[in-house]
Amino acid sequence: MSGEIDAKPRRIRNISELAKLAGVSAGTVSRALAGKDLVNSQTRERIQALAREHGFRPNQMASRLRTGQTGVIGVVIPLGHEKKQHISDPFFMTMLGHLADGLTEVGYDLMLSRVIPSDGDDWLERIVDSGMLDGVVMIGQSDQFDTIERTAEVYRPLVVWGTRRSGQRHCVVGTDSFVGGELAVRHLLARGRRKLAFFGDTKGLEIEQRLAGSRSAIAQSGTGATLDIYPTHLSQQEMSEQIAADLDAMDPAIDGIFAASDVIAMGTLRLLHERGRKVPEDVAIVGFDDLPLATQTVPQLTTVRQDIAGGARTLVTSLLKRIAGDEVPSTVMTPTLVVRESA
Amino acid sequence: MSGEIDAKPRRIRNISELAKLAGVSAGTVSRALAGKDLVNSQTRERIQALAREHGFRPNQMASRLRTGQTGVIGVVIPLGHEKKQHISDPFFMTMLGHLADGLTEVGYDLMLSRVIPSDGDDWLERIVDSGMLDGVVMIGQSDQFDTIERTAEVYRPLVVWGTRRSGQRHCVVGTDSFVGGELAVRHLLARGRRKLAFFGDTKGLEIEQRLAGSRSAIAQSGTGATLDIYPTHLSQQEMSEQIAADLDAMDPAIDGIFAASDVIAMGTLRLLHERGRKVPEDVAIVGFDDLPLATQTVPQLTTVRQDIAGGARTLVTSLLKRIAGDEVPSTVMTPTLVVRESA
DNA sequence: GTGAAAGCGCTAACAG
DNA sequence: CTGTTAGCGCTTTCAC
Repeated sequence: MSGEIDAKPRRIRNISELAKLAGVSAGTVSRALAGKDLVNSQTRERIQALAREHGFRPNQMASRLRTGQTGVIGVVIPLGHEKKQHISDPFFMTMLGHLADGLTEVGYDLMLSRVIPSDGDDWLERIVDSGMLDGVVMIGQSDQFDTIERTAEVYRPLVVWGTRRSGQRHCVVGTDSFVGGELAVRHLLARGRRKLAFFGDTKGLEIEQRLAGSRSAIAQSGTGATLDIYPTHLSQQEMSEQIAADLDAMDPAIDGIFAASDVIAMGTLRLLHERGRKVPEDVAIVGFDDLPLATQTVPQLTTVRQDIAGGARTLVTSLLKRIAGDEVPSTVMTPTLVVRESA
Repeated sequence: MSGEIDAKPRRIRNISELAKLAGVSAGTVSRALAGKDLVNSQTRERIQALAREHGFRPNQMASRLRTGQTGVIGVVIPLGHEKKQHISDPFFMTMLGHLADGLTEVGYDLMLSRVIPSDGDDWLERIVDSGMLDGVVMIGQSDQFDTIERTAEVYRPLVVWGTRRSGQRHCVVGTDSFVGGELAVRHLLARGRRKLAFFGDTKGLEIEQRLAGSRSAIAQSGTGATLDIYPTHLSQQEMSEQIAADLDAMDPAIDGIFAASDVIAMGTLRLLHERGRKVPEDVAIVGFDDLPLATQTVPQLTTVRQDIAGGARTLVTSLLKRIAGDEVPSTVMTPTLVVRESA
């Protein structure tokens, strides 16, 4: 194995100490360790062996300062309009997981920033100007559209998961939330539901569009169906309490709920069950996202699917292109309806 | 807000450009921007204003190289014995969220590494020697006990979430899995269950101890209860398929299941429901972790609670102490049983 | 209170 | 193929 743990003189601290030991110059060591072929393969291997033996690895900080490449991508999760929302929100995490897969695959490290923008309006500038990052991907726009727009003006390697507004400058990849909303409500209507409710925090850009799509679907249907709006909180705890209260207060004739996320849908499912109301018989529920947990609920969730893995891949490739200096358009993906058991 | 976007000459690239602009030396700018009081408050404010106006921020990479402090903590998730396990595993994510809270609060950034140790046995050394980190916290030991032990020998600022073995060197904080296993099985026995099953991947150190605790509880009880072992996979997809197959194949007389994690329990709950078996009437289920989702299932999960938030806090404070050079003992937390509906 | 100068550890011309 | 040199951008003595 890594063996021979003897009374080594002392740890090698840098490239020139190793150079001295090897009887060569620092430059040569640098080249050898980088695996460059401009160096005699004999000495290269000798130096590499020496480095391994002494457990020496070049200081990345120095290397990165020198080359101007950090090898690090910042991943920022803006907890804009709701401070208590936890970073462990399943959607964020699923997206983060896929981003980590994609980014590490191409050799980048991830630097995580959990941002509460209320700390000031220069939070994004601070991140991109830190000199620590080759690029930034934001998971969600929260209510920070203007800040993002302003930063994107001067900082190219930035991509954002979220919704595209006409005329916007920053590069987003996301799902067409309006269409998603239509899909959900049309399905509810097709199931014969006419007294609908919308559960979601409309302060978020995407959620607002899901609601707009819902309204449009109702208008187009000519069914005269109604839609009541119930804003939810984003933190698990508050969300549950809010939904419970809403469920108790709302019109008992409500027979269809469009939850703006699977997490909301899941909580609603359970709270309905507690109240003895059957899903989908008494009230049908459609979620949004199609997170892995959508298949683990009882009943399984009917939901509007966003291709999160695909979105993450697109975020990564778009970012890489922008780092390389290319211009990249935004990507709007079309959601699909996944019909399971809840509606 | 940040206003006056005029034809600014060109962006300020570094501290000396700003110095020239301000008619002072680089040193003074550095001191001013760092808010040091060794500098005339007049000039300090003048320089700060100038920096703000030009949107200049000192390069962190350089600063950190110079000071030898990176301000970054590495968070590593070892996906040791099961490659397909996704970083979005709810336990990891919950822990990560709490770590992010605690670390950002004291001014550290997080660098995320998702590691598949099979890539070589020096993955931890590579991370630790990168020169990019002030410290490292690992979420879980996976099957990498020896590697961790070896690294901890020479690298002090390392703390690990996991299980403590007698005589180990590295600093862990975790829950007593053996006791947790006892708790779970005792509860099942107290509910009159005698034909038990254990669902979990015993290759992980912690899971192995949960199983050992289970066996011990049965032996102590003198009930003559039985315990069948069903190894599960760690990836959501494979786990579901595996559990489904196990459920179909297993002794129909099984009346109690101890799932080694809430995620496993949740999947089992649904699969049981699909097969028309009632929980807890036909078969009782106890989970492990007490993740937020444990309260969102139908029925709600009875589970062995780990204090994840408290654990994260302890990980952070232990790490900070070790960074400061202090010696810190491991922490073993005692799990508690949370009785809800599933058992 | 401020400037000058040295240097953190590494890499990349440029010679030879 | 290898050594020398000159920084990357910042911080920090040490003088003044």
